Amino acid sequence: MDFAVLVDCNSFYASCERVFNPSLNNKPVAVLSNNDGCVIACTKEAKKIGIKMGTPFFKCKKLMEENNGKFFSSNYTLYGDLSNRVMDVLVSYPAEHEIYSIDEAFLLFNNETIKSIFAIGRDIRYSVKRLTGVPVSVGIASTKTLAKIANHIAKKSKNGVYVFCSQKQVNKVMKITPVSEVWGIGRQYSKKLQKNNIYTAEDLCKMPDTWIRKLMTNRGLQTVWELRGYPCVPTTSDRVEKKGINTSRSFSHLVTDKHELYEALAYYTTLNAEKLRKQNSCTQMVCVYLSTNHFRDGPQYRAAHTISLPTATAETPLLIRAAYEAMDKIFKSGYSYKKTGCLFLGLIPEISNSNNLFFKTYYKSAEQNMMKVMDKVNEKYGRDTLRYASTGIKRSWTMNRKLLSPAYTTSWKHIKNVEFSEK
DNA sequence: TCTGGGGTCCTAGGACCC
DNA sequence: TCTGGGGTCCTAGGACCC
Repeated sequence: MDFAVLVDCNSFYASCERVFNPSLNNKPVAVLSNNDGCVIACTKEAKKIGIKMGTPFFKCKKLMEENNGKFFSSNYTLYGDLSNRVMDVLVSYPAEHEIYSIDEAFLLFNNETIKSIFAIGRDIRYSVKRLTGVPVSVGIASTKTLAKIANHIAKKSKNGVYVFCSQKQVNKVMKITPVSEVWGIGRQYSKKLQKNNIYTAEDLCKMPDTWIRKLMTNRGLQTVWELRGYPCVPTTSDRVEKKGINTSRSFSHLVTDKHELYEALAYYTTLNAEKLRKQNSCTQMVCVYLSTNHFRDGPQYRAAHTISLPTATAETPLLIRAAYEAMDKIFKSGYSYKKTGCLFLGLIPEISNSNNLFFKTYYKSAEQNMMKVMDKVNEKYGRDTLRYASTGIKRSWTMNRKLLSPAYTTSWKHIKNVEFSEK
């Protein structure tokens, strides 16, 4: 039989914090979003005391303190590195691999028996934990959507592995799975379905295809077919290049000064351009947006503007200039701004951009070599070793990360000290 | 005081073409 | 009274995911 195996790290960000800090084991741990805004990951101990995903930090700070738990700012350097290690273990298995997100991956196995696939699931769980320190759960079924459901069950089970062994077993689970818990069915669709008296995965499967397609488009129909046991969600791991590249951050405080705003924008554009060059693309459009804080009373304003470039490029200075031009179109003084961002659209491969007679091609330019040097230096010696003056020196707008843990695995300065004492 | 960020896919409808 | 039909391309907006 063929099987879809979903490996999902347990409360990944929080587990990463535990890997190098075992004193956190069995205690509530939660990780916060940028600017220490709200909870984006929490361990089961944290859930137990009533901490929920998405809750603002200031609303649950006290609860955590009372229960001897700990919060962390998000440390993407650490999580990214541990994610790579987990994925390295997973791709060593003889299967088709699809790395789906920072903390989960599908492995597709052919010609296995229930017994052999169960053994593989247990081995995966054991190996990942031993080699990386990260706990994972494994859900196994005939389709990815069912594997997701299996994974939910595995998360709650003792040995962390769950296999759908028979159609009878699938039916039993579908009866008690709320439709809102099905992968691919979010809040809006759940509401619509409930209005039509569809509450469980089983209810949904019984509906006719035409009706499902009308309500939830072809994607929704795909989901239902997967629930019925026919694999039809395609593998996406061969898609490497992104279609759009975006960088935006909320500020640590409200920004009214035009100079500060432009400085932040230049910085986000620089980060965007680095991502662009990393995938060997050029961009044809630069879109800039900004907004005030919609959680607050007071005058609100949000706007966006897109500039089409005369020739596609990946040169940071040109992109900063375009971003400024876009910002000039939308900036209004008198407002307190919370956020700005920069989005590149219409990405094309670097090499194909050589057919414009009127401009020097990006591909051959000396500027490109300079970009390469900058990227290399910054990669080796750390971000911002070489930087543009327009991105600011003091950067008073940068986000708050007051509870940041060390970058244990990627910086010599932060490496963990272990002391032995003789007894 | 304090409420994240970065993606994907699909569809309807308008503009335009012959 | 009567006003074609069949395409393509683009964009905005809505849904989803982690």
